[in-house]
Amino acid sequence: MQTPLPKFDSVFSVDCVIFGFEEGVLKILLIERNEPPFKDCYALPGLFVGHDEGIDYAAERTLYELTGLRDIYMEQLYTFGDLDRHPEGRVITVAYYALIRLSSKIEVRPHSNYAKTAFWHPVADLPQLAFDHTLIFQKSLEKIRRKISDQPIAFELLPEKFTLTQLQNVYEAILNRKLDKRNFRKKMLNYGILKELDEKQRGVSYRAATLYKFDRRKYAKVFQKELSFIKE
Amino acid sequence: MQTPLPKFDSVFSVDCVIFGFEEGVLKILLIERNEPPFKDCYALPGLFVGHDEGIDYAAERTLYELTGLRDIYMEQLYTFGDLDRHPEGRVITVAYYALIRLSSKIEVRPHSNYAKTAFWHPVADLPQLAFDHTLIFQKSLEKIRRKISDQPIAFELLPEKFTLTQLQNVYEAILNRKLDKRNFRKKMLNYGILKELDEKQRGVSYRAATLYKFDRRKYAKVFQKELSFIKE
DNA sequence: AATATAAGGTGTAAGACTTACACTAAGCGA
DNA sequence: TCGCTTAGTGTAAGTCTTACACCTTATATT
Repeated sequence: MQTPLPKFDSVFSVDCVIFGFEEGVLKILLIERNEPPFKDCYALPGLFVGHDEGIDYAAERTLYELTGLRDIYMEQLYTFGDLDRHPEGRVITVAYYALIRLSSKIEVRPHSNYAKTAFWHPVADLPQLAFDHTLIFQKSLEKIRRKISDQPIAFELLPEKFTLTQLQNVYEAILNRKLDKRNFRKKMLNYGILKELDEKQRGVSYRAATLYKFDRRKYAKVFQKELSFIKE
Repeated sequence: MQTPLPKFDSVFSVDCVIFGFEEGVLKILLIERNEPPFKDCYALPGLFVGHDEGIDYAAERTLYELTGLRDIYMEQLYTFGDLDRHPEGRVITVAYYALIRLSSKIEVRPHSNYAKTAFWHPVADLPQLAFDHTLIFQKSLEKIRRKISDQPIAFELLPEKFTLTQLQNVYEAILNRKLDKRNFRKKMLNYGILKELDEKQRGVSYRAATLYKFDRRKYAKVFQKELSFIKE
């Protein structure tokens, strides 16, 4: 490598695919741009990475400025660095995905003025997105589809206490297909990572379902086994 | 985002974990640095990304300059962007991993003079590496361990024609454990992605094994099924 | 030619997991 | 109490995984 290092005048950004789940529907958070290029278009929320800022931190900041939330499940997805991905210059972006528990308490509003509005939109019929954001979204959906099959990320989208049907709905929304109820329940309970609570759903006008919690301790054991590559 | 864009004075790099397989041993390509920081230390091969260069291209260039090889299996691994990962400034690096068929014809030699030497080193007892390269290596090994379990990347490390035992050796080297011969062969043949050749191994002083080829066409079908998330 | 050596190549039984499938139970509201 | 809506449950068939040991074949050696 050369010495000394060229000056760092970052044109890196982070972009976040922020998933939420509400009334059986999987959604992501979009913003409406207030600045060229792609002014007035929809886009994934994103920020430039500050000179003195780690990239993970920049992703967390993106999320925080829109939702006020911290300590959210978030993972790096992929880095997009094609020459032509930004019409005005060279911008390399590191994409992240996050899963959050939606609740009416979360109010989304753009904190900086590069975005006019921020809103949840179902993944099923996304509008056209600015830049290569449609590609980024697709890659993130593929990622969580794969991931949900062997890691319990579905819990991140649900409240702390949830019913098995709600959990199944998350799986169905992410995988985009119906699952068999009996098989689903059998399998989930078999994993041994759910704790059945002495508590029922409330406020429903039909038989109330039992509530469950995700048991991180038990999960750690199961996951440990996964990691040891026991399968041939 | 701000307009106009700040000037792009890249301090991005790519770093490559280049895997090869030789005599039953999994190896990666290391270089010995010829420049500070970490002069004389071992490191993963890497380059700065040019202003007018896509990041995938930069990774291919890294590989080409060391080995003279192109069109090699290569995937992006992860992007490392901690503030303190480079002692002399802010350098964000996009890591790639590659799998290559080693053969005596491949002669590795550093093409630029940031590296003194380049050489294959078994992954089992790597020396200390510069920067966060040990971390990058670990992550790449984890990645191919996971990947080998459901995608036939093992073939990329073998010559076009190979025996089942050689294939098993690749799996064993990557997973770092012994596999059962009968079960392994049964499973591989069951996938239906191998083509048995009318040809035997030559030049061995014992019973010659049947040679096989990887059948990309058949694989495409099997893999298609995987992607459709049929599993519950 | 006989023998030793080294890897190639094969089958089966037990257990675990996956899949497909349909009815009764409980709680609420009218 | 009746009707509606969702909760909750079992089984049999098929597939996949695992554990395990011996004969076969080619070459090299005497």
